[in-house]
Amino acid sequence: MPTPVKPSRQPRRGLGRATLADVAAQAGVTSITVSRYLREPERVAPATRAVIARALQATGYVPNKQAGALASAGSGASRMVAALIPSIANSIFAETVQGLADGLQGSGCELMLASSGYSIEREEAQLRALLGWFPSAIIVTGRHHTAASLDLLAQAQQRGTPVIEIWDHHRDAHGFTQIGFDHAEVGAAMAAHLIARGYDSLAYVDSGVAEDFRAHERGEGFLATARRARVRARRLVAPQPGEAIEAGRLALPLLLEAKTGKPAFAAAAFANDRLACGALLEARARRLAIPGQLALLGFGDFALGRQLEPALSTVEVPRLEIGQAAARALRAALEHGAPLSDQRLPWALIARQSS
Amino acid sequence: MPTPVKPSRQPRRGLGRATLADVAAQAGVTSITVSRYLREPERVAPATRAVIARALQATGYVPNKQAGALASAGSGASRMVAALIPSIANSIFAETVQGLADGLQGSGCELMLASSGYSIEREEAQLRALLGWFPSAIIVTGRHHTAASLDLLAQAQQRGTPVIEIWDHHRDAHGFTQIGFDHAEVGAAMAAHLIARGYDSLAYVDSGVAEDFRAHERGEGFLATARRARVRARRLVAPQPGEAIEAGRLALPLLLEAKTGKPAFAAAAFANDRLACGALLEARARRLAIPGQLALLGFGDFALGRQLEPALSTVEVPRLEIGQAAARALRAALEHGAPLSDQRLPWALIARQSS
DNA sequence: TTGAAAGCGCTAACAG
DNA sequence: CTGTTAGCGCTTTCAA
Repeated sequence: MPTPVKPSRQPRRGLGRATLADVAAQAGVTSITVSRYLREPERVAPATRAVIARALQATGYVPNKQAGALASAGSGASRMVAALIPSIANSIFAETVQGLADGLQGSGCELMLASSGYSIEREEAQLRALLGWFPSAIIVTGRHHTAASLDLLAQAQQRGTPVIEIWDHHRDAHGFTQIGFDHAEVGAAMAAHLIARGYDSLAYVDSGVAEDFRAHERGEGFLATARRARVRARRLVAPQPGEAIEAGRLALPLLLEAKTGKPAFAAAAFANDRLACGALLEARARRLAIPGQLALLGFGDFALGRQLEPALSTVEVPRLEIGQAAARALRAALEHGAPLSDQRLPWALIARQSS
Repeated sequence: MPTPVKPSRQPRRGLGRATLADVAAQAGVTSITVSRYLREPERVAPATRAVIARALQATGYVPNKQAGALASAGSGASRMVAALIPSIANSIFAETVQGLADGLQGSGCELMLASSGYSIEREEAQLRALLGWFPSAIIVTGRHHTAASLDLLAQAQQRGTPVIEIWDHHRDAHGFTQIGFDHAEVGAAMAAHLIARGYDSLAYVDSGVAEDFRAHERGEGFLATARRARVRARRLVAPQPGEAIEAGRLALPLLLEAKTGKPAFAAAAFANDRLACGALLEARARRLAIPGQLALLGFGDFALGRQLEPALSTVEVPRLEIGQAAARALRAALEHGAPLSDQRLPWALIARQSS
């Protein structure tokens, strides 16, 4: 007689938290009924509902989401949104993350965040790690990624996981949804602005961060426009690393003639406002007339630039909106299966006093 | 004859991703061996290792972490760190999150982030949601939480989940590890500084954010110290909501006599640098002498304050360090079972020109 | 309206 | 050094 296995091994329950089965036992039903109550209460008889509600209270039940996600791996998913951004401390991305977090609030989705430090290699590693959680959606910054990352993202998308690239919007995309704007276009507008004001020799002071691709693209747009208008223009690179305002201070000498200390350009555009502010402060310290001797133009519209004297001309960008729009699009996709579509968000060149 | 169940139901595989079993089949071993290879390679024969490595490559296997976490719920945990902060866009917390994310980098832990908008009610809801993921550790901001949140945190800690309160360090704690500093003490130092400089009537301009508890505590420390020194001091509240620099501008009139427009106080301390900067800018616009007619003191050491003229006196706080220290402590606890202990981090009053 | 059975993908325990 | 077995806590499918 083949006696069944002896149930001898020691059980390995989770950390003492109430499970569905515990609640069910307390309520005198089976676990599936409690599960149903939690997800579609209308399908449970009112009387049963009341009993379950009480048992839920009594046990202090907290659903185990790993188990839930695992069990419904086929249909739904984890309800986790993975977001990969270059830097959290950079206020530009911090606001985007804020918009994303706020927009996801109440959707039942959690936000998993990773910060790559502007390294696409690190981004790849983080992407691999986050993919292990089966995120319901993936948000990456920009359209520059390692080949392997692109593969992973494409696979995820093929399996139905929404993939959104934020902060960029460009023809040459990889087939992912883009929510952002065209940086080359912004760069072009920056050059056009300075040219229209009559500045006849320009510099673009690029970020010293090697993988700040969007800053580089703005630079390319800037230089292309200057070239087309037959205006002299050069690309310079701010020193790195270090605090960006300080980097801007140190970048100013690049714009001056070594011997005389006089500006070698009529106007300079910067990869971001922090650099521009640093340069502006240093220029003031050296008693250069801004914009008389040297006009300055930033990017990002940081609080600091508005308060300096002269106030910094800059480009206002939809930092918060990018996050909000991504959250909105994801919710529509996750909740109603709405298709994702590219969104080109508006930006604006704000001419203040420095140009 | 009791024929076993007919295996008729349709299977419900996950989303077409390779599983351990797939890799194992390809390598000609069983899944447990692959699992072992992934976690403790030394325990697998070198020859087998090679085969598995190849199979891993070929299949593009990505481990399913929900399944992993579920299976080892008893012992380890999810390797997810839940962090609850008041605001991501606030640069002070953004840097803390950056320190946390960087510090967790390479630990195999993911960061789940939630931003409560300075509401302990919302924090509670978010805490409940995050707890469903069985986080390996929980980080909350400050020591003020709803009663229910405190319950949940205490339960988690009892089950062995590290709970850290960041940004605060206070006797009256709830038994969780604290990494931060004493805000009343900072407030006291702010008052002492102004008193030492000879200012004989003081104001503390508190944040208009009702649940910015730490700002309120600094205010209490400030007022207590003034009282003890028998110096006149009042608490005022900056208008809300809105952008903080703007709020600071609007707060300035509170410090002036309505009729004459002259300062009603000799010196004012602010809940944060943004408020202080706004007030400073507005004071300059009104041609008040700073610090001659009115001395100003901020908190947080934001980039802006350093650049204004006069440069803002302020309190430098360990924004980044708090996150780094929390990450370090968690890694030590998670990896080597090191006990968590409170950390009182240093801050410094920086007297610049505005006081 | 409720339940039984099976299984998501992985790992712990216990052999061999 | 490798495999077998059982089960983490939940949801799906099917049956009553």
